[in-house]
Amino acid sequence: MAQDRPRTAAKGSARGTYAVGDARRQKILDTAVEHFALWGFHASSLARIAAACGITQGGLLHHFRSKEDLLLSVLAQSEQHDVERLFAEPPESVAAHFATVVALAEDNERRPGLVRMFHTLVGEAANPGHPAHAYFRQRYARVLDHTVELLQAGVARGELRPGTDCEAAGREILAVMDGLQIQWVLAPASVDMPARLRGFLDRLLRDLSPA
Amino acid sequence: MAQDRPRTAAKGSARGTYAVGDARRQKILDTAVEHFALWGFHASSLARIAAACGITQGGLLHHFRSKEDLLLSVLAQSEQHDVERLFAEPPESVAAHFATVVALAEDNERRPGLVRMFHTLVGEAANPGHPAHAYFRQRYARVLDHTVELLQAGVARGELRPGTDCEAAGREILAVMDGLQIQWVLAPASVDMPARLRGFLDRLLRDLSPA
DNA sequence: GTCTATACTAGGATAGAC
DNA sequence: GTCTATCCTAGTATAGAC
Repeated sequence: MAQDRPRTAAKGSARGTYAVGDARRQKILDTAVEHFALWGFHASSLARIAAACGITQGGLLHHFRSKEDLLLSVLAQSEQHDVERLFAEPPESVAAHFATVVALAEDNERRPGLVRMFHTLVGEAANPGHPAHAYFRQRYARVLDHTVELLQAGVARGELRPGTDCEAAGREILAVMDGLQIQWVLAPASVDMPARLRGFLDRLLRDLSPA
Repeated sequence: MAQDRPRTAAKGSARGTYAVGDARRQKILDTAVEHFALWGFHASSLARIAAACGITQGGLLHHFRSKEDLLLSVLAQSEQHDVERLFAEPPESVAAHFATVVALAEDNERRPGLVRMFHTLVGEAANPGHPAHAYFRQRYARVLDHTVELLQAGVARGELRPGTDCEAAGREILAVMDGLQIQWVLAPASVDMPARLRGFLDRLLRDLSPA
């Protein structure tokens, strides 16, 4: 579990209920992203993460009571970036939502660390005993549900053909996003994620549109 | 590198250049697949793999000179299953090739261990320092090349629309396969991989067919 | 071919000083 | 809040006996 400080309380204002002294805490989180991205959870080492922050392992464990706590804190923070963007505003149309998805892929190209981290962790987390297993199961279920709901709303509005299999389409969309990320992580220069995604989504929308 | 024994020589015949005594070696390989599937490479332990085979770590290292050797041997063996099937016969048509891809997904549903292993390892192997990094880069490049060639042949035969972006289509197909596997590994009961894949490929073929 | 024993390295977590 | 010191566990690989 993440440390229980009144952090989220001071959302909007620059001066909140907590002092700015947690720059160190944030630095640890950022460094952890880099390390988890490169080595995953198991092969990452608290001592190395700490050293990269200029402190010792003992110092790090003052901020996060265990390695697992650090991992879950990292995931909780990173979630906001992705999910808040997709979940925030109910889009006006399916096309608008697809545009958001492409924009997210463009974002991702600019932060390879996060993409690599999720790619690496989702591999490890396939094991039910992995500390992030539950997180990833929930994350996938939630993103899928949300996508399916948006597609169903599109059907209701007449943008999509009646009888569209929204779950199938939603799973396809998630699959293409993830699959392209794999290819991109293995060979970044050779994959244009946003372009491929846009191509796929445009075709999908055309295919699902009423005749 | 894999151990250098004259193994591939005795391909067709039941009695080859080597005795059948390597049942132990095969058992180690099979056990390693299970372990790599659950824990990946780093978190797997030679001692536990050995114990699951009824021998000690020292005994295991008689067959494979290092943990890395074991991993690469496992990958080399598993490759045959997947790739020989896809690469063997040049298909008569794009539709025939797509049917083979769906059949491969059906196979995969029956051997969750291999799917989980590849899923887990491809995550870890994102790190250039990982012993399987080169293997996965090559594997992806080769499968993509092969797919693109088949699609181009389809264009040449007039099955697909002239001007088709075969690389884009090939990457989409790989992405959907991989992405569905992620969803399946996280929640096997809720994903029908072959059905989703067939749906996608049917639509793709329809979209790419000449008007 | 398999065993036991051991050398070596490394990681997570705790305790207590400053 | 950070450090040093320490405990404990675990893993790879080697050497040599049987």
